[in-house]
Amino acid sequence: MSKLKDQIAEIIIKAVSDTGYPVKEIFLDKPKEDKFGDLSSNAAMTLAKELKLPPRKIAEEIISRIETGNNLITKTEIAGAGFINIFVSDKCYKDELKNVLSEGINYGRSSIHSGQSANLEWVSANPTGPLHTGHGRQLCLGKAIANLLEWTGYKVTREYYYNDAGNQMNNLALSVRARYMQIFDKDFPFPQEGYVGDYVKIIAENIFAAYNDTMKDSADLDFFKKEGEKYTFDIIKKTLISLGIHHDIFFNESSLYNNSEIEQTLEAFKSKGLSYENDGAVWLKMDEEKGFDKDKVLVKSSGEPTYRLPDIAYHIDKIKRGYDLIIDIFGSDHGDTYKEVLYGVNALGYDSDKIKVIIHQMVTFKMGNESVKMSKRSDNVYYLDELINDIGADAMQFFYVMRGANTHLDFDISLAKDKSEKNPVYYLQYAHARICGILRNADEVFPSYNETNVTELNTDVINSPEEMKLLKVLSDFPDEVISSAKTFEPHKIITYLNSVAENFHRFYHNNRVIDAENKELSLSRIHICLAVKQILKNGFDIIGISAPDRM
RNA sequence: GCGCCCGUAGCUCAAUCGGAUAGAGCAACAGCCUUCUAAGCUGUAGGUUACUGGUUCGAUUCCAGUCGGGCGUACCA
Repeated sequence: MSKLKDQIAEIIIKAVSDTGYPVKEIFLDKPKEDKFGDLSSNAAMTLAKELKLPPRKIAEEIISRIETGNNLITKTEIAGAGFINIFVSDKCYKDELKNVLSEGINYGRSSIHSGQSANLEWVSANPTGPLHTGHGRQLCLGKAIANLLEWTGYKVTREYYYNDAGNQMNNLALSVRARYMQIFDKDFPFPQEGYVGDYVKIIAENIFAAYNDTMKDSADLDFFKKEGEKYTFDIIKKTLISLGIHHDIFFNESSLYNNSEIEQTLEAFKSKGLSYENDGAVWLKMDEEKGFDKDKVLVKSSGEPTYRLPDIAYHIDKIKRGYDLIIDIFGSDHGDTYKEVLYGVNALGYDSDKIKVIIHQMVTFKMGNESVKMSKRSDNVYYLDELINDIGADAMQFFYVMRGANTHLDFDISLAKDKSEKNPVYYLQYAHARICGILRNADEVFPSYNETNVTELNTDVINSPEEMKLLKVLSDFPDEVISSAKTFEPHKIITYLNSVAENFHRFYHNNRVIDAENKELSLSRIHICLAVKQILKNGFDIIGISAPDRM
């Protein structure tokens, strides 16, 4: 429908220029209320300020130069403080219905970024344990955002960054070894900061099964690390697969050491005078004017880099790969640190404008009114696999994505689990299932309905208010995808799909679809159903949930 | 203390670039199944958009301050 919008914007621009007033960009809004028409412009109001003329007078001069009564615009009106309201002819929407049907699975895709490439890096959990519900929001957001990018034409590379060498992995190695040793000696000490999850015991038992006691008292931490990594990564990947998440690249931090990019990055800081040594550590000079209160360590006095240095090198690596857009998704606990990384990237002369960091706020879980507490120390962890098992992948995906990322999310597990009308997932899926039911019925009554040539479909019989309203909502889909993709906010798709479902259910209640006595009307309504089904399906694909045929 | 984010109906949240009477779902109340799925529909009620100022034709949106919450503030990631 954006074509229509562009057309009308042009008509207004022409009308404004005919008045002799200065022409500016014209913004067209969709008014919230139907009585204000289909599109609305505040052009007269913005001009009023500059020209010091009453906005309604300007609006009048503009609309007197807009032709109405044609196939495009039926009526124009001035309302309120000086809004120009435009009423679009039903024919436009009926034509758009045919577009939905003929474009099918591609309806809503746009080419605004075609020829461009994007890299989305997310999940990026180190292989120290299974994914848990704390990772969930990022997982589901990233999945939907990657889809959104593809729908606007980007070629998307999905990337997972991990580090199998650092502190965390040593900790895992020590934990695995301790559990292994405890098989022989119950009192063998477990590391203070060790990973207490049961999976560590399973890893130890697997080692015992394969190697018996041959690794007993072994000082080979690397062995335990590798065993731990292998097992953990396997279950992480299994979880990702069960959610339909696929990564094209698993980027190991250690490769940045092997190809000496970390060394080069460090050298670059030194040679530019951006770093200095103190207390045996290498410090990055931070700019107070950019809001940093103190300098940060790049290399610890132990000689090990902090996470900062490889992260900077990694982002430079991604920039060098030539992506047009680079996206990171982090939880709000990384809200400050990514700024340091971007600062470092910039300081070395790389353009960080292409890097877009999406920060999502934390999630709190509750069961009805009771909050669910989680702590890693006590292994009171709610693993993602458990959550999927409890509520299903669809409900999980939906709940994690249904709210804006930048607001705290209250995840009500008992609501997500609820198989009733209370559960918001079902409102959408039910609409889809309901349509499938109607179509099964149509197969019986009008078995040849799907042989209809869409372009020749008789849309003259479509005229009930529910039908027209539904067609209008359907035609918004392409714009919704674009605006959702622009701000990387998949929850907007859910908000939109809700209005599709709402208007479909209303249509269903007031308009009998299958009427054996009236084939022409039935056919047109069946095709409305097909279009709704298509848009629901396309929307579900973006947010990453399934489209059930029956419920 | 300082930095980032948030504060909207009883609850969970929407609200386009600063636009018109701030919208949904749940919960509450009142209706609708001999007709394609009642996981649905219709109606009622529910608001000083945390508070105080400012900017302007117009502020939930922008600015300043206050209060409240989350996350940071490591030679952890």
